[in-house]
Amino acid sequence: MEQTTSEKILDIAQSLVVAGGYNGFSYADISDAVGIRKASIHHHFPTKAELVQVLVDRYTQRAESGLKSLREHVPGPVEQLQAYLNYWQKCILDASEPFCVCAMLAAEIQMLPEPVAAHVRRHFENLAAWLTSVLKAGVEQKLFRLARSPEEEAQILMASVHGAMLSARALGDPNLFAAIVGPQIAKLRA
Amino acid sequence: MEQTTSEKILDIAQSLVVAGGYNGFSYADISDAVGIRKASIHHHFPTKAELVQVLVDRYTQRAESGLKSLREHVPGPVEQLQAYLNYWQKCILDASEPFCVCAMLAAEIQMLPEPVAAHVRRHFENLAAWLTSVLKAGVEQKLFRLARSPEEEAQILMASVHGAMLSARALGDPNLFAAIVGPQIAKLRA
DNA sequence: ATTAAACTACCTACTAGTAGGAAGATACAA
DNA sequence: TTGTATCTTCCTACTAGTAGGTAGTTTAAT
Repeated sequence: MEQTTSEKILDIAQSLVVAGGYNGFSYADISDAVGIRKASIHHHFPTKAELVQVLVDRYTQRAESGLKSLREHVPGPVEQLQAYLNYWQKCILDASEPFCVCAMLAAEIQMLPEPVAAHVRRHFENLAAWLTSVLKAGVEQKLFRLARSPEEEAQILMASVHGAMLSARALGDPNLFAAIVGPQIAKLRA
Repeated sequence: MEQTTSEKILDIAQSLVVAGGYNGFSYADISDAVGIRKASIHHHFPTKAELVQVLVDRYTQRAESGLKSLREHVPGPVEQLQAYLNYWQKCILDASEPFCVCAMLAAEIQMLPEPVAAHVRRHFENLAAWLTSVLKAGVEQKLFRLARSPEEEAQILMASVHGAMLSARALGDPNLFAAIVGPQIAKLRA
């Protein structure tokens, strides 16, 4: 076996959350997709809240280590930012992950179990912090010229990314993501 | 009577959709809030799909006439744009409508009944068209200087608005909306 | 012998939706 | 003006199906 049942469950659950949010899927849906009985899923994840909590935790950890390795292995701030956006562009174009799990859950954050909501909030904070640090580095190297503080520009950029995902989804046009986000980074260049 | 039962149902349903999306509420929730039996709601709206369809239709019509009257009654393009953003800023700050109904539904558009999805899509198109026409007028009057075409800048602006709503909600900070969207219009000024 | 992981079978609560009837208002003809 | 038919709105009572979750058992590997 190359993938544990728990991982299969989490993968399926994640794609279901991306498609329809917290209330958009059931244990029965996972059961069908994984090929396991409903009760067996409860063996791995006693409650739905716990399942989604683990799912979001895994997601944020992966995101954080992914962003960290971009900062370490990609040469300059401009390229780091571009690599981040390329990642999403690819995910959206090939429909492998057409929406951010945390963005989806953020929309319904009022209805989420508190621990899940807290994880979602933290992902937004982490992403904003990462963008801020990349922008700061870019300013120091005179690669970016910002109209506002790095913190503000990071918030603007993050909002653009999420908004672009939403527009691409709403209008059924995957290319819209790059069309929206591309010009936004161009505007930051010195 | 100053508000019909149907309108009450639609109002409640709308606030429930804004809070938790299509799958985030039930007829029982509406029943509790309106003070009417579940079956009576089915008298006014036979199915949930029809209810949400009417709800979205009402929403898009109101939005369209609201935007239209902004163009007619507010002096210049800059002020029209600002008035649109002020409207949302107010809705978010006083929590009267902390998220756009169609943005919420767009996130789960894959799971929506087709007629509802079509209405949501059209709202995005209408809003983009309105923003485009405002930007065009602003360029003609030399009030805006755009880096890209009005169509592209309109898409960017719309995405910023939706992304800003999401960030404000995710981070629980209503002021974040204006902090994100404000600088975006400033950048368009000539 | 233990333990993890799967199963069958079930529970309660809730889902959207239906059937049929009661109360009241409106219309209209005798 | 009364009787009656109709329409609207809401009700009680119900259905079939699905939700998340539990109890107890089998299977199989350690």
